[in-house]
Order: sequence, then structure tokens, then C-alpha cells
Amino acid sequence: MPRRGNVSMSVIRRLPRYYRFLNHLKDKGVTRISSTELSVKLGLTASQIRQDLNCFGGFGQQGYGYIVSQLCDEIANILSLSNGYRTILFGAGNLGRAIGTHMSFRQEGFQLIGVFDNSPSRVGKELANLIVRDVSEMEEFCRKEKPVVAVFCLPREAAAELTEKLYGMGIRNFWNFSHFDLAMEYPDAIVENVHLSDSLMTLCYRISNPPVEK
Amino acid sequence: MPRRGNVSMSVIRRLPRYYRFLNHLKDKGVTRISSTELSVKLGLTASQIRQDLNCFGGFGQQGYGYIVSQLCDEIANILSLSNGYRTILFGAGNLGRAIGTHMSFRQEGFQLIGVFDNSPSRVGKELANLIVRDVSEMEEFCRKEKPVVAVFCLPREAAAELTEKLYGMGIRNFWNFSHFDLAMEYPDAIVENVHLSDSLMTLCYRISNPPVEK
DNA sequence: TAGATTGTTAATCGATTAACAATC
DNA sequence: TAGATTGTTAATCGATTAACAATC
Repeated sequence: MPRRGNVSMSVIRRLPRYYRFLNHLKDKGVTRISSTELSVKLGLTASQIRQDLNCFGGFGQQGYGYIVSQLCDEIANILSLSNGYRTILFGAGNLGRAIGTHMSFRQEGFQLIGVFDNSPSRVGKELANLIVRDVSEMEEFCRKEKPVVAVFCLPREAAAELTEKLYGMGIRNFWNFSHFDLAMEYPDAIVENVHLSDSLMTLCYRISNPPVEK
Repeated sequence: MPRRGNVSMSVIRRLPRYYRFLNHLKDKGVTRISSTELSVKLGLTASQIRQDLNCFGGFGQQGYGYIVSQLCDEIANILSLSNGYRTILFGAGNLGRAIGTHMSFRQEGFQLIGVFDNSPSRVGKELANLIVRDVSEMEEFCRKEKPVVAVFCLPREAAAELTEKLYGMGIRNFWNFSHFDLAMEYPDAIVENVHLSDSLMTLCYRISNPPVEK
């Protein structure tokens, strides 16, 4: 298998989409697919799909195409979805609750082991089969449970403060919904940002400036 | 001002980040900034920032830099954040609730005017100062209230079904959290996807394949 | 074997960066 | 005027697409 270290982000970000779509095909009972068919259904070029997959290995068969279930497994493997990284979630408000309950962390390579909040009205309540803890318990919890990923569903300031502590405790991986710019402050951290308002503003721009028609 | 029709998506997707950061600076009382300072704080090149902004006009002053509050206003204007597009939300589950209450739609160019769900346990409850309606009321509501944007916080199948109806009623703009591939089925629709599980899987990959250190 | 489709190299296209003249 | 920083053109870099030989 080719060296993984230098696969571009553009490629990596397409993998989950391939994975989702192939799973969908598998569920529908499709067993075999060519890069051309895939390209039509995903709105990409067949060339790009083959290039992308060949960053990781040759998963197809010449003259035949790809076996759907096999390719699914390969991509799950590339994405490392079976690690079950131990994960803690901060913020049990509406967003935290949605992320905690709505996501199938397990299926996506993670295992949610703790939820924290600083509001007494939320502490003690249930969320995703866990009891919401007070943030003050965080340090002890981490020493004992050794989480490796933190999810931030709280405001910018709280995220900034928390990151310092978590970083100090050795946590380097973050799924960040806050407006705090983690990646700039901690260059060796792995940060995946989800900026919902950015997405909404982009939509606003696109609605206001629709593509010029011919 | 240069033609807007052909500004690349890469540029557009950076605008909300500029906007957020400039607002942050404004709040901190910073009045003036150069592209070089900005580039350091955002982790981009000064050249790129200037190129990006100059797709829309010359907002700086040679020898001086940019006036923070003015640039903020300009970007808000480029993004068209004052339109207040009439928006309806589908799905009052955890995710819909988070999106409806957590987002300041108003501030990001939208106005939430209706929330729909098909579960009797949710219909009639309050969400973001609105009463959750049954999906069966959707058609009448749309005829009367003329929304232009739909937000999908529901499962793939429900989204697929709903899109057909909404499209039939003339709605062409979608903020899509579902796994339904709207953009492929309706090529003339403007679709902004937020795939939370894709983001999580990307994080999983990145944790498992950290950048090679020197 | 003939037909199909991959894996891979080469060509193209677009986005980012560098450089510098314009100008505040 | 001298210094600074923009706006903009030109050079570079990387990502996408096209082409085709390998092979099932």
C-alpha cells in the first residue's frame, strides 16, 4: 500500500462520501460497480475516483470494476473506523445533546465515554446513556478514563479555557463546534472544525449570487 | 466592483471565517489591520487574503491597511447577510432543536418562520419561539408564507420525499443535514450540505494517520 | 480471444504564492 | 518625501482530468 502520509486533504474529505454511498448501495443489494457508474451517481469524474482510491491501493479488478461490499470494508479500514477512540463531550445544551444522541459515534470510529457541562440544571441528567458530569470532575475523570478526543459544543470562551486544561492533560484531538480557533493556538493538535454559521453564511451568499445561466 | 458570478467556491468559503474573525477583532476594540497581520492570525498568506478581498473590490488603503469595522460591513454586504431569507425547518428532534435554537438565523441572513415535524410527540411544542407544526400543514403554510429556504434535520427517506414536494412548490434553496443527496437529484437547487458524520470520519482518519514529523 | 475497466502516467486546469508597481 | 501596504500581474504549485497500456 502506498505511503499514507502525503495523501491530500481533498482526497481524504471525499472518502467518507464514498463510504456513505457505497454502504447505501450495499443496503440496496448492489454487489458490483464501476468507477464510471460511481462517477455519474456522485457527480465526479471516474478518473478522480480511481485516482483517489489508488492513493491507498488497487481495490478494483480490470475489466470488472469494484465489489461494493469489499470496497466498503477497504474504506472503513482506511478511515480506521474500528478504533473506537475514547471521547468526551463538553456542553450538554441543545447542540451537545444533538451531537451526543444523534451521532452513532461507535459506527464512526469513536466511543463516547463522558459528557460534561457547567450548568447545575444540566449536570446529573442523562445524555446518550451517560450521566452529565460537572466540568470540575473533568481532570479526575481524564486521569482515570484516558480519553483521547474532546468534542466542544460550548461557547468560544469556555472552549478556550478548556483547551488549555485538556492540552495539559495530553489530549490532542478535537472535534470543534465552537468559534474558538483551536488549530491556530495549538499547532500540533488535530482539529476538525464544524462551523455551522459559516455554512449558513455561505448558503446566504450562494442564494444571493446564483450561478450565471447560459 | 468585479463580476461576482465567477468567484470560486474556495474564496467564498473563506469569507465567513474572515467575517467572524474581523467581528472578533472589532469587539476587542481593534480598529485597523493589515493583510500581513491577518494572515498570521488566520494561518493564511497575506497574498491570499488580498486576492480574496479583491474579487469583490478594493477595500483597503495603500500604506495603511484595512479599517476593521468597514471591512466587516463590506463582507456582511458581500455575503448579503441582511436579506433575512424566509426559512422553514424540518425535524424537531435533537438536531433540529439545536439548529433552530442555537443558530442566530437573523444574524446570518435568514429568518426562521416555521418548524415542522411528523411526530405527534413534537407537534405543538415550542421551538425557537415557534410552535412545531405537523408536516401535513406544510403545503398550506408555504402557499401563505412563501418561504424560500428549507432546512433538513431529518432522516434520508423523509428528506427525499419532502424535497419533491418543496421543489414542486418552488423552493430551490436547502440547508441539508440529512444523508439524502439533494444536489444530485435537483441540479438547479442551491444546496449547502452539512455532513456531521463525514467530519467525524475525517477526524478518525486524521487521528489514525497523523502528519509525518521531521 | 474480444470487451471492459482498472491502475497509472502525462496534460491541463485552477488556485495559491510571489513579486512589484501604484499610491496613500 | 520616505515608509508602508495595497491591488494586481506573473510564476508556481497542486489538484483534476484525459489518455492509454495493462490485465481481468
